[in-house]
Amino acid sequence: MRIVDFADGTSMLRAANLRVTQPRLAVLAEVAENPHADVDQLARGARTRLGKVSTQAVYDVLHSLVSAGLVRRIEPAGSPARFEARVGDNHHHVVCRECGAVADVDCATGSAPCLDTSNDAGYLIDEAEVTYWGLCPRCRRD
Amino acid sequence: MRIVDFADGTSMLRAANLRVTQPRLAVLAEVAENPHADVDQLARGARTRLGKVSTQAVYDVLHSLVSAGLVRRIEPAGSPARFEARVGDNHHHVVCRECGAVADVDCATGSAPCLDTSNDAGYLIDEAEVTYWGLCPRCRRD
DNA sequence: TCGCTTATCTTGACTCGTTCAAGATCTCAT
DNA sequence: ATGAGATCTTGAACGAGTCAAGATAAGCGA
Repeated sequence: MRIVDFADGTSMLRAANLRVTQPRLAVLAEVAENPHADVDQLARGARTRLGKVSTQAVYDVLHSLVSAGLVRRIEPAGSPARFEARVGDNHHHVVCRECGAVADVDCATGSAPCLDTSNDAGYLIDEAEVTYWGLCPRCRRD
Repeated sequence: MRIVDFADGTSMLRAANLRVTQPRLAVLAEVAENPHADVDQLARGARTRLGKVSTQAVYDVLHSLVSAGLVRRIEPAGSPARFEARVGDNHHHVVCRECGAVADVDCATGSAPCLDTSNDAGYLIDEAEVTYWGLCPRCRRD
């Protein structure tokens, strides 16, 4: 499990061969502080840090971070894309059917869950993504 | 495993307490014949059957069919919604990273795969959805 | 079989999340 | 310090899906 070191977004970017810019530092910090936030929330957060950033820049930054492997993108059905800084491990997500809240779930069966399919339809599989659906503690009550 | 009986979409609809209409019969048949098709393909298919159906009707029909449990909706990240008539069993999907092709995968671990999470974050989980990512036989070659 | 009620379908506008494109600006290697 | 090129800004555009109002037709009861 790898946790982002806020204090040093700069070195993370450098290590990934990405130019160090204000938008990138801000978005990186926001993603780390707000797991599973969507673009809108991240953009707002980045704006409170910097005063002003274009929405497009936030999209661009997120693309860079994702393809550099610093950030992971998830997209549960019916929800806009969400981002998290927890990368490199094989954890999954629970999504609330009511409110859309997302939480992390460690995989019970190890690091490559359900990856041995008897019938893989001839596909060369490299990832198994598990999404659990249900009710979050809050919506469960109502 | 339950397979749609085309010849008798009518009785399926009746059994589900849905009015039997031309658009519904057409879409139902299309979904059964084209597993994992998206709205666009289904609408086109329905049109070759009926001559003319509004896109909105296709959306409405699919909503009805899905909430009646006659059709299942899946939505892999980055793809429009897709529909299939295979319902009632717990099978999963492989999605090709290149071309987006989708295939069925029977779950290796039985009917409720990976459903025992050690840490469920307090959620009341009722479904575990597994999506495998990789390359389809075709894209694998290129 | 005929109406009547109401679910369903048509049409057309509109939203949301995201991408595209062109030019301005900033990073950082030299 | 400077130039090349990556990154950001602005503004238009797109695809998937929804909303809303009125027209149509399914299927109930008579």
